[in-house]
Amino acid sequence: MKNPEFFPIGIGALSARTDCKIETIRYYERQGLLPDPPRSAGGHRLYQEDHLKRLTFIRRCRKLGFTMAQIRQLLGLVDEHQYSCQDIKVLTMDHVEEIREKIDHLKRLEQALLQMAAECSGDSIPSCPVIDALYQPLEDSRRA
Amino acid sequence: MKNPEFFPIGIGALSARTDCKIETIRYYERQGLLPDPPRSAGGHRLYQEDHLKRLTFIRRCRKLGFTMAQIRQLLGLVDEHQYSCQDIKVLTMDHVEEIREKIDHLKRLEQALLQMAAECSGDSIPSCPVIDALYQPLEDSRRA
DNA sequence: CTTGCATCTGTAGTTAGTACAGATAATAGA
DNA sequence: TCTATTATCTGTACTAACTACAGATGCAAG
Repeated sequence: MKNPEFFPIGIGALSARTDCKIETIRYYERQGLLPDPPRSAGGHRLYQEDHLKRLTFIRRCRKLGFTMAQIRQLLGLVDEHQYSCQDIKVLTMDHVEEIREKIDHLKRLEQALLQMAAECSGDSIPSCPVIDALYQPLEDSRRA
Repeated sequence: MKNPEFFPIGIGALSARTDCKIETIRYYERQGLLPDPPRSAGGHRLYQEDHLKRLTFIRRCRKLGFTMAQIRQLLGLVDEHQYSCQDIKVLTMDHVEEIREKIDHLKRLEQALLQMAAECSGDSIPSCPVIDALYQPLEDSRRA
């Protein structure tokens, strides 16, 4: 058994602890989000606790919907030790604004689809107002 | 001048009438969503009104957030003249459900970010509770 | 020492397009 | 008719954020 499992750890163990596929870890390394770790004599990657923490940070940001470019920016601030609460708050609220725009967009799509479906009888006749609506030209799609 | 512009039309005219880039039209053709049109002696594509209608349909579906796979399915039903209002309604409401799930997900992200930002003083001190939160392990991110 | 799992590199696929390069086609003007 | 300017052609590579695979090694247990 290997319970608390001590450092350094291999890429498989890092993967298991971060809910991040092995290929994804190597991908982050190629993209420069994770530093190149030291290697064993045979070339296997050996990670320390710092790598675990950094990868945890990256995964958490991804789960919150930050793009890799945004994460790069956050990590850049952290790495330089030049960040202030103000900087981080700005980036965070920018991201909140993006999310709100996506929500608005999706709500409008939902309404358009519901309106079309509402005209649908649900019968088995070989015709459908939804299809007719979809064939209408694009220009005035929010005329109704 | 070319006002009502008669068929057949070239790919540029089709592009202008459908808000769809020329490359995208060729892409749809490669993907089998649009049939291969007849060609001029020199190999230029010549489109009829049917193509215009079909591309309009595709673009409208895309704007409503249908994936190309879903559009392929819709077009398949239409092409076979085998569709019923029932079929279309099911596909439409499936898509509505997907959209609702996306909205829910985004709302949860928004709340998580707002909670983190709320702890942020916005001062210029070189530290930030958001960063601290991002470094926390993943397991219980919705414990709060 | 051998078996078997872990890891290595490098490449290609995913979605829905966009962006070229370099070569022809079509058309309008002189 | 010749030429200059568009328009279009094919084919390839790029985007984001991974995922999947092939084929070759490393490493650890029995």
